[in-house]
Amino acid sequence: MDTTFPDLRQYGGADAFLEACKPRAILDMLTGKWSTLVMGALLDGPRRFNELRRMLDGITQKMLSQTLRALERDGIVTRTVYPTIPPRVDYELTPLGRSAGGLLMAIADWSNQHADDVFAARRAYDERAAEPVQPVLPKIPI
Amino acid sequence: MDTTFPDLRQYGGADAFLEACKPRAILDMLTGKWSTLVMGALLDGPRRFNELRRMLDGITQKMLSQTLRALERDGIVTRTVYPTIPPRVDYELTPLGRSAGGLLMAIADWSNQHADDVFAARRAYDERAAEPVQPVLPKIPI
DNA sequence: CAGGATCCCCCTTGATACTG
DNA sequence: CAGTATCAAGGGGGATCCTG
Repeated sequence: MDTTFPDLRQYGGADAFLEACKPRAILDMLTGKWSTLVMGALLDGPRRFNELRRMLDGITQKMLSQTLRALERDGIVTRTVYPTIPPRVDYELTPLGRSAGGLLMAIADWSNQHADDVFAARRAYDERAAEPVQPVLPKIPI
Repeated sequence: MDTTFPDLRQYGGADAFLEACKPRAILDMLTGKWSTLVMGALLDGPRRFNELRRMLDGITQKMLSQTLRALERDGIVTRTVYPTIPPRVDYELTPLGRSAGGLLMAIADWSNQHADDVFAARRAYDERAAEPVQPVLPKIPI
């Protein structure tokens, strides 16, 4: 095995990402279609509900409030209600949320470095799949 | 805004994770229920199909072959067919795949450091939700 | 303004059976 | 051994309507 890359086995290999384990839960937390976008929208500071809705063009109220509730539950954002009329609610990243932003940064970093490779591999694979079927090799008896 | 954490805005904030953008595609690639497990199972070297199936207890043939095909398409694993009888197929991580393993490592790292905070926040939130409803504050006219 | 409640659809996952 | 094909189920996500 080449040693160009760090030995990941210290993290437990496949076991490190079993459904019941923590990295899986974290991955699921970041995985929602909108979670990353909401966190990204909060990087500059607190935002109000409809402010977020405008920033995340295309999100529905349901998904926005659902995503915000999940992030609040996970300690990623705080929800501050001002008992004014009309009501005002601010959402803001917690320190933990900003730390999670660092994780997103790592993903974006990796993506900047390797996404093109992935897409190139994808194109190559799809082209190969479009080619005519290769003739069957003569069977070699054991 | 505190500067304890790196400024993520250089990555484009929410825009950096829009559906059409690359980090989103990479996240989706890692996100599949079995992708991380398969990659983890391949860290030690090449594996055969049924070998992986045994390692990933609970995975169905369908999901395993589906996951492997997706990873092959993305250039994460290679598929090597030996035209013997019975047939033998080896799957192995590519350099790109091992690099992606580094990304998983970053996630596992963050998880080791912060997952407990997330779970604690989650418990606290759920307990608050179980409490009796707070009395409604008297409305303060504008 | 900030959501809650509903209905619905599609896509992923799973179970089962069959094949080269 | 290494898959593919088919069918059934469940949940995430979206559209819409309603409320304090």
